[in-house]
Amino acid sequence: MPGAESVAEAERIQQALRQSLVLDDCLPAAPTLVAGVDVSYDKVSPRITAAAVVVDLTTGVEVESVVVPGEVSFPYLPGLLAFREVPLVLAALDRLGHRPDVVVCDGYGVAHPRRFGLACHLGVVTGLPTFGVAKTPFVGSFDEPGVRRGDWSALRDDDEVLGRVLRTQTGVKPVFVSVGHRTSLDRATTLTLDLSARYRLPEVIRRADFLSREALR
DNA sequence: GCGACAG
DNA sequence: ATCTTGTCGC
Repeated sequence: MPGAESVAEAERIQQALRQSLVLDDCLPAAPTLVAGVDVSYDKVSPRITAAAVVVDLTTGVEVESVVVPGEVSFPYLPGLLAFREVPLVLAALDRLGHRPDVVVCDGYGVAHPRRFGLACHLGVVTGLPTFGVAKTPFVGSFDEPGVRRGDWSALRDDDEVLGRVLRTQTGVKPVFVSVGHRTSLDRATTLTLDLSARYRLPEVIRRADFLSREALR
């Protein structure tokens, strides 16, 4: 699948892919393999790296990880992040020996200007259930959630619920959870908490971040 | 029209 | 994303 060559083309592709988005929950009752993906960028060159980490939720043990090198092929434009990161993330997922039950993305799903963020894009393109966990606000408004781990408030745009502002650690800044593809907001919330027993961000995202970053040098 | 704007 | 030390608190 070739990448978009212009903003107009990217937006056209985005709208087309959005037609295939599935919002029903298709996760197994007890998902076993959870993958986390992330991309790192070099400061002074077009070099980038994508990492994918798979963890067995029943044991909490990492079962596999891969890092793939590449180059930037699309500029960073809010609302079009997927066109910059998905190509290399796909390459990483392809090199995985396991087929994860769900993929956690570093960014947003439907909490997006056109309701089709990175997590939705990756989900539709791979067919895998996905959801996003972002570190900073993007679209929508929200009330500050309670200070305890597990407390959350709705991320919304008028009457539309776009996701949840979730406190994964007591007294720590919350994260923004939104659905990607074939995953419900409740499952995404539960999984995010399960994967964040110790830190603010899901373990798989942290590991993917570390691996992609170190591979850059 | 003018800013804001995931990573 | 990336640039970056010390510092406050458990």
